[in-house]
Amino acid sequence: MAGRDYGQYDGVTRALELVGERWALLIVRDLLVGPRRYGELAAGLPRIPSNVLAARLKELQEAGVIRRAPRSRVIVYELTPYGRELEPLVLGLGAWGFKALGDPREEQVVTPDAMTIALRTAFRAQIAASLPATAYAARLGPAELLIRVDGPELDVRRGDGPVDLAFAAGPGIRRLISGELAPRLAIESGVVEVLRGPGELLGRFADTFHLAA
Amino acid sequence: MAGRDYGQYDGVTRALELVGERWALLIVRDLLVGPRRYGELAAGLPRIPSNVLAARLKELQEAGVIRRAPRSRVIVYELTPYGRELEPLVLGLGAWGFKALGDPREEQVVTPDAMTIALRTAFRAQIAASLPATAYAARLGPAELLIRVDGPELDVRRGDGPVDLAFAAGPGIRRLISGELAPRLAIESGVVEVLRGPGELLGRFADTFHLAA
DNA sequence: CCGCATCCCATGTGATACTG
DNA sequence: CAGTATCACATGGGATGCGG
Repeated sequence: MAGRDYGQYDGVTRALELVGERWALLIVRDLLVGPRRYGELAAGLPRIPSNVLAARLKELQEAGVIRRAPRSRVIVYELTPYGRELEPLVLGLGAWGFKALGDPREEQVVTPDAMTIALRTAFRAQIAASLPATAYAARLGPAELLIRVDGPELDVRRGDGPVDLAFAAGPGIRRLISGELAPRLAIESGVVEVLRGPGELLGRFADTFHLAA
Repeated sequence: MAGRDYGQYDGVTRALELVGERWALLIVRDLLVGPRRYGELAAGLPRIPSNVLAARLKELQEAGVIRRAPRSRVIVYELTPYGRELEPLVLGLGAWGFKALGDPREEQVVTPDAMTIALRTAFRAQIAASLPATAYAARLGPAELLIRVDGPELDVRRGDGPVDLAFAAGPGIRRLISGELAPRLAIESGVVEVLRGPGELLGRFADTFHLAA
């Protein structure tokens, strides 16, 4: 059984019993990006103790949120359909928490999966639909992401490749996403460093990915 | 400071730092119904230890989610605008958890605030808009609720009063809301007991409040 | 009496070490 | 690589105390 119960009978309480334990929703967040092996999850959650990761994986399985799947000799964890229904909730949490994001503390880490979800959170499909298909390569701290926008579709994966615009940015990119910092200024101030391609495309990026602060 | 941090820099993590601690979202849930005094919160969360309630209230304040407000000699806690932005998330959690709600265990309690939020979760405004304004009095376990639906507007408050339909129900009402149990059968089987008014109105109720299972 | 604070103990968490 | 085992410690749970 998952987390200790609250002694109440209602949907919110039930949900918290299933995914309200510490670390649980961060595991779900990473699995929303794709199936992951135990070690990959551990790498994406650097500060989770291995025993807690093992416990959560067990609980989430019993809750019907994730499942162990054998994939050609290795085990991966993946969301069940019921677990995947958490996507709008996780994205909503991300949008809500984004507004309270200050500057990163020294100890804080940026992981590829977290950034992928952040991009999905900020993605404005209806805006993107009216823009030309564009591919970006973004180096966000230690995360290298290949971002392809095609109409209202978004595809984010790890790695680099041939793209229309490649750029690197630190945490200051938050202010670009929130609209506090104009694309031009982001480049001029060095918050965003254009590696390849025309810098003007950063404007399109900022139009495509936006979250109010 | 709120809960211990996870060492990551992203919106989901930030959100969980602010409202991810045990009991925190249940406090938010109850405050979504209206401002509450300390004792009212404690009554609505029967199993929360007083020290934990006090700690959470302090943390949620520092997180900017709630605020203490003096109301004519007494202190009430209420959501800040930022805290109120959690409403869709809490309702979403409720809808998600509803699907995993089995039958209540012996120890589990039903509180008025939790039921109020459950009704908001299940409310279908667009359906209600096409139905005549209706008032219901529902006795759900120990919770007595006065439910007024007027077009796309829903108002739920405690107490009884003059209504079109008054009924009492046990936890079996879950199956009415999920559509597993037809209104007629609910009455015939005794799951719902009509106290006043025409039983046919229970059909309208079931149309207005619905959550897929 | 309401709004907490204190105390004590059970349990969950965190860091590290260890094993199949 | 994929977990288990161990142990110190922080937090949660329950009862009780107490000042305004």
